[in-house]
Amino acid sequence: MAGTSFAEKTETRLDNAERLCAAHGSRLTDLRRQVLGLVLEAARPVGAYDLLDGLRADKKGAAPPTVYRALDFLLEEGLIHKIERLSAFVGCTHALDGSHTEAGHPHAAQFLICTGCGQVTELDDHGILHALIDATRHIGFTVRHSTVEAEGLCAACRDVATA
Amino acid sequence: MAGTSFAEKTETRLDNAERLCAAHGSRLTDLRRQVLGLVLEAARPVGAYDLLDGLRADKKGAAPPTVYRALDFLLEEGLIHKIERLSAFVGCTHALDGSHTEAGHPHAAQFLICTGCGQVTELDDHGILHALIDATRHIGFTVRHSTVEAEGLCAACRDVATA
DNA sequence: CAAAATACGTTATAATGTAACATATTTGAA
DNA sequence: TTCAAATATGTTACATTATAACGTATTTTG
Repeated sequence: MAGTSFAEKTETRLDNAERLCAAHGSRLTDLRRQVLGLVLEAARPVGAYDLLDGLRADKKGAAPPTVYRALDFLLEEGLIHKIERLSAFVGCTHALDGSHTEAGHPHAAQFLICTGCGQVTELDDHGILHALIDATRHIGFTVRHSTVEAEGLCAACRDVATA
Repeated sequence: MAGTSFAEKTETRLDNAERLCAAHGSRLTDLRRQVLGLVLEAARPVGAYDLLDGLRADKKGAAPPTVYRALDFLLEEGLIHKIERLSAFVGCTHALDGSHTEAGHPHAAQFLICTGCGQVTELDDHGILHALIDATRHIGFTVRHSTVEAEGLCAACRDVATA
């Protein structure tokens, strides 16, 4: 058990993640737990190579595939999301913080990227998903997965800009 | 005037693009026209390096910045879109085919990516955009630009899969 | 325990994108 | 028209993101 130790809040979420994995019959190994921890501790979306640097505090020679494999696993389990516009990763608040005992399987997910402070907020708005499904249904397209990312200003940064 | 020559339909769209640029006070140079032509002739989203290969038919030593600069221009003018999930580019049907005499400025744009055939369909559905704006308004987030990409199966590919 | 499956280590390289500076072309004002 | 400024392109080098391929270790299961 190597393991950077994380803040208590993070450990709680990691324990949640571990339960979700167990429920799926998959394993949140030490390595995966550590990568997830690094994602969760970041205030903002983190790139794979930043995570790699973080890992190397523990495991000196770590190489890209180590991180990417862990990320692939976490994505599959729905424990993190990838922000495509940033090539970066965030924890899934829905799966990790919610009182959702059910699996972290694909859910409506939208991301609000503040260009002021860099913070990303996750929404789980069904209205958006339904609007998308409605719009696609009549042309016969079946949505399997959707990416919705909005760039703009969060309330705090907008106020600063207007001041 | 070097110039791969393109199909007639493409030339028509390129002429449309040229008019739109003129209306903006910007210039669709030969190079930019050629890159846009290559995007339009592709049946599917094209990567920057595929475009580079296309360019090299004409201009042997062409280098990445040449393509990326042209792409940046075309994106700014709203003549093409980037599909983030694919790191690839498509022509903007709204700007190039529509009878829209107005500028190719940011508009509602959603992309349906068929994982069967690779084709991408552009929607311009206001319902989706409004759902997004509604969902963000009450938390004080101001949307400046949005990326909506759905993966799934188009009607044709779904029928094949079900057969 | 042994075989199979799963996870991880390691090396090398592919694919995507940009910084920085030089040259050429176009525009616009004197 | 001519030259200065702005814009566009050429060129070299490199940064960033991601994966292929193969070997080893660990875990699971019969």
